[in-house]
Amino acid sequence: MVEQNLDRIFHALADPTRRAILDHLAEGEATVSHLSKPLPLSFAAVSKHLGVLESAGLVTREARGRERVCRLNPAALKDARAWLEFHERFWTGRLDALDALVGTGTGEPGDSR
Amino acid sequence: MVEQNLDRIFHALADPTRRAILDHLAEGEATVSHLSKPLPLSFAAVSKHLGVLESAGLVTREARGRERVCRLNPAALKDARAWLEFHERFWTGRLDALDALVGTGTGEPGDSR
DNA sequence: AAAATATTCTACCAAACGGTTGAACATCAC
DNA sequence: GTGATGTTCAACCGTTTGGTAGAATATTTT
Repeated sequence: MVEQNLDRIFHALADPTRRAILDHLAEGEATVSHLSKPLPLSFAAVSKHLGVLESAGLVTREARGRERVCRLNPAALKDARAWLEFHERFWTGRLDALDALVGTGTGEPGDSR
Repeated sequence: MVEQNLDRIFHALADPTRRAILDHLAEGEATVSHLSKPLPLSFAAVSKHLGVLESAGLVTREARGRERVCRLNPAALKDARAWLEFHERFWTGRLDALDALVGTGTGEPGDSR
């Protein structure tokens, strides 16, 4: 079921700190301590955020010695992007169709939207 | 500031009930009671969900008599879709670049960041 | 006016979230 | 082994979330 995936991905993306972590990670892999350095948060808090990102599939953590190396997983964005793209297109199409109906039908200028 | 917008939009999309409401709404405008009929929720709960969607800009509510007519606002998806699209592309590009570096450069698989 | 309908508002509750702190664990350096 | 470092875990705290139920408000119907 993709639904739960979407739940987790959208939830993970809904936090600015987590988006900042993702942006940081876009410049290359990084350890947890490296990621937490520029953030006004405790170490543990960043680790928690990474847990959320990881369970959404957006980030992978790999042990390397005593460090954990975090990397992006762009594929995980695909589901979310696909959902948005489809719905944006579908909604717009629907509204256009309604507009067309209204336009050719009543021709009332004070119509909605 | 687009950041808070993204917060609200992604948060609104992170709930399956709200996504179901959006899907329902994609087939045309509907009143709150109409939307809540197929859902296993109280009336007030649906109204709350609509509040979340509305404050994210995804839905507009307009009073018509004693009813409230809800409609989609596809434009609100644009920010979120743009964020996702850009990052997916950027991340993939970055990873490709790293792959290229590793491939043509040292060739050492276990090198540090 | 009175009753029914559509919606919101106001508590209220349990669960989840985002954060902190300190203990625990694993690994590296000496 | 001892100690420092990197990370997670567990417990706690205040706030938000998602839900309920019932009162309040506005509108339509009778």
